[in-house]
Amino acid sequence: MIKRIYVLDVSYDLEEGKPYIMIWGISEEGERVVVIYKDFRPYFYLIVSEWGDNIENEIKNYSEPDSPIISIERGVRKYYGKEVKVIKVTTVIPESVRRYREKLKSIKGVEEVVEADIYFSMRFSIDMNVIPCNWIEMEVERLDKKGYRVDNVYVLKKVRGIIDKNPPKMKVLAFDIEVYNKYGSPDSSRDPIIIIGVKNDKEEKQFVMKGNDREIINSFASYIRDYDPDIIIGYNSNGFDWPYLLNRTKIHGVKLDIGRKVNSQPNQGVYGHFSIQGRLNVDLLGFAMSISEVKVKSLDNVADYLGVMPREKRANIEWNEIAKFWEREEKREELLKYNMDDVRSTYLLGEVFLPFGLELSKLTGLPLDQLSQASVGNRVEWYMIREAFKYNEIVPNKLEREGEEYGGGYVFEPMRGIHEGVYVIDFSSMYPNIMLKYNIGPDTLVNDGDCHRAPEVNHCFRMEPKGFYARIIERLLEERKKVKEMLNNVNDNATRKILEERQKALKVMANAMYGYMGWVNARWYSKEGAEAVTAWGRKIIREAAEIAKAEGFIIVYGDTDSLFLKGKGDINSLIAKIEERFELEIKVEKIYKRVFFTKAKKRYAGLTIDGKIDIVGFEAVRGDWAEIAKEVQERVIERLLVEGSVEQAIKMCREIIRNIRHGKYELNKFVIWKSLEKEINQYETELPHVKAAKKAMKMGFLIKKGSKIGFVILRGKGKLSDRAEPYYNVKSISDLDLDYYIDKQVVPAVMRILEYFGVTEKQLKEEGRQGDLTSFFNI
DNA sequence: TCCGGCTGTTG
DNA sequence: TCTTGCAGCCGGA
Repeated sequence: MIKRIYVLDVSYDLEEGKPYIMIWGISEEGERVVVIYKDFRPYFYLIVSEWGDNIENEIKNYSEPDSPIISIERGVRKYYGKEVKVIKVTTVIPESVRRYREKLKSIKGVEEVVEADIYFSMRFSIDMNVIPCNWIEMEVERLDKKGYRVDNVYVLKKVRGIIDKNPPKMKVLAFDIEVYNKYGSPDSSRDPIIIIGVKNDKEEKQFVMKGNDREIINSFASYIRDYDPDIIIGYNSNGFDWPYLLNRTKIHGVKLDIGRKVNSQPNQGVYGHFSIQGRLNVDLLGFAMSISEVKVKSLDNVADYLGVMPREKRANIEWNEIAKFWEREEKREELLKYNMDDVRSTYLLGEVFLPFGLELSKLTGLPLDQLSQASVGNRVEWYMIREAFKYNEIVPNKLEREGEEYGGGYVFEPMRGIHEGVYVIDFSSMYPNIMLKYNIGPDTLVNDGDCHRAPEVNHCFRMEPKGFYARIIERLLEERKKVKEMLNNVNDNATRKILEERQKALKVMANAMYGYMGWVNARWYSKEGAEAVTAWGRKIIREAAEIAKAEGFIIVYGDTDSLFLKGKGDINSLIAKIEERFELEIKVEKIYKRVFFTKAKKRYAGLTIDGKIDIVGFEAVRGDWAEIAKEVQERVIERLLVEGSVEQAIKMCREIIRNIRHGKYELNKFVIWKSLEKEINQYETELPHVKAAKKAMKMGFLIKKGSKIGFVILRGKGKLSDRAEPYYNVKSISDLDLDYYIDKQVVPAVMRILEYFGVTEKQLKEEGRQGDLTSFFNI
């Protein structure tokens, strides 16, 4: 029979020493199904200088009885665009491929072993065009359901192709666990799980520990089996909840049997994600990581930022107080609400992130559970691997390379002071368009001849035919254009939302191509390519600036692909000239009513004609300054841009400094957040956040590379770093070094702006009278 | 006082 | 574990 299946995930298992593929999905009729395919086998290629019986015989000699080599075929494929002779070697057990790679590489005449590191289920998905988050029409036959928790089990006879259709309604389950942590960081071999909260489209529910946690873990597992979610979402669940749950089940000698395959446990995969057979286990933290506006990516911060759970509406408990709330009868209610608020936040964040995730999964071909955890580089790479298959291009191996530095974008010297009426114009997707226009890539790099020659660095790229990157980028840009056209003609809201997320995914992918090319670990790495892209970028932006000057504009500032212009010229005619000159699209990004620059590059603040205030680069938008300093700087900027009043700004600063001295602000306004970019013992100097981290570790907190350290500076003598203390150790602001906060945080942040108006530090700090100020400004 | 380490930011 | 350019703080010499 013919079935249309929306594919959730593709996995495999072994049966009697042979692999079989499981395609997990939802049918058009809404059944949850698994489609089995037993005839796919792992393979890889040898690139050879010449075909020959001797090589083939030698390959046969290496055949292992447990996983024999079952076929050897000659073929021709492309390697960096050039045709090469290959031998395709097929075996039985996916894990044996790695061993064969090592052995066969030594055969004389074999230049390289390639595509031996493509995961088996991905290999199937690519070769058979069974791509996750797509509807696939297939011919199937029904099988016995034994061993699977699904409505139907089928065996795959034939894949007929992809059907363009909106995703089905999926069952989503959000969960969050709380654990006992009286002794600092929780230890899963000691501290039990005290609460497990869940939420789906029907209900909210909590499992609360009585006695030990064995019972609630079992209840949670059975709840999952009963509700039968397609997608399970958590927040940092791959980093915390799943490993914790699994360790607890191990201790109790029970299984976390929650997959759609009977007797399967969550299993840790390549990117550290936990895969659950037949379901997509998605950790939303992976999507939250791309929100650069939120510095500390905690669930409450992200949920507050995205408006799904405002901070003032939720129960707020510091994580080191959980045990206290648990132990006190009268406080436990509050802890339960805290847990449920986390679960609700997770569920609602799912509504924000999942539609985008589904589109990105559909584009890259990575199942959503892997995608949520995979880095940008890996997402790009899987997309490229898929494209390579279509073009018969061999996927290059991953190589250990030394990173080589190269030059980046051009930054103009800013014109100091306040400017009125400034246009910001910028090239749309400059780097991908340069890559496309000049056909840049490792496969198009040539020594000379008829070619595009990059300025400064002089690398040459052949004109024709189009290289791998150019073809990919062209496809991404064209596809996005198509989606945008569709958006103009579609009224249905559900479809519009899907198309909106799709064009976002296409844009994200196109914009990541240049960074990927310059990434040393990329399979399609090209230092020359990346270097040429930025060199062309520099030339283009500088020439565009010259054109602007000739048209009567003054260059106030510019960075990489943007120019800040003021003057009497005609902006539309300028844009037309630049577009004609470079054949690249340029647009007015925004218009500033007022914009302010210091002498520093990459730092400015502006008031747009829509009344919006932009702050770029300054302390106010950095995560490693105390909130109090950021707040004052932001307000000073606002006063200056909106009211144009330096006096008002100074008055406000004085008042705030006075209030700090009088202890009128909450402790959290003084916390400084910095992350540990290295393991703690790798540091050469004892920086404040490193010292604070060490103190926290001594208290039993789990701190490692990547942790965000929140600390305050205490009053007292000695080095700053000796007085840096984890914020949760400090109870009162009377313990803080308020002079540090005034002299080293608030005043410098404010002076960064005000010194350009002749204000001195002394004037800010002295409790002066209004009269002094006025006279000062009259000078 | 200067330099290098360090972090977070920029397009 | 997608890129480079840049500002500015801190510790240590």
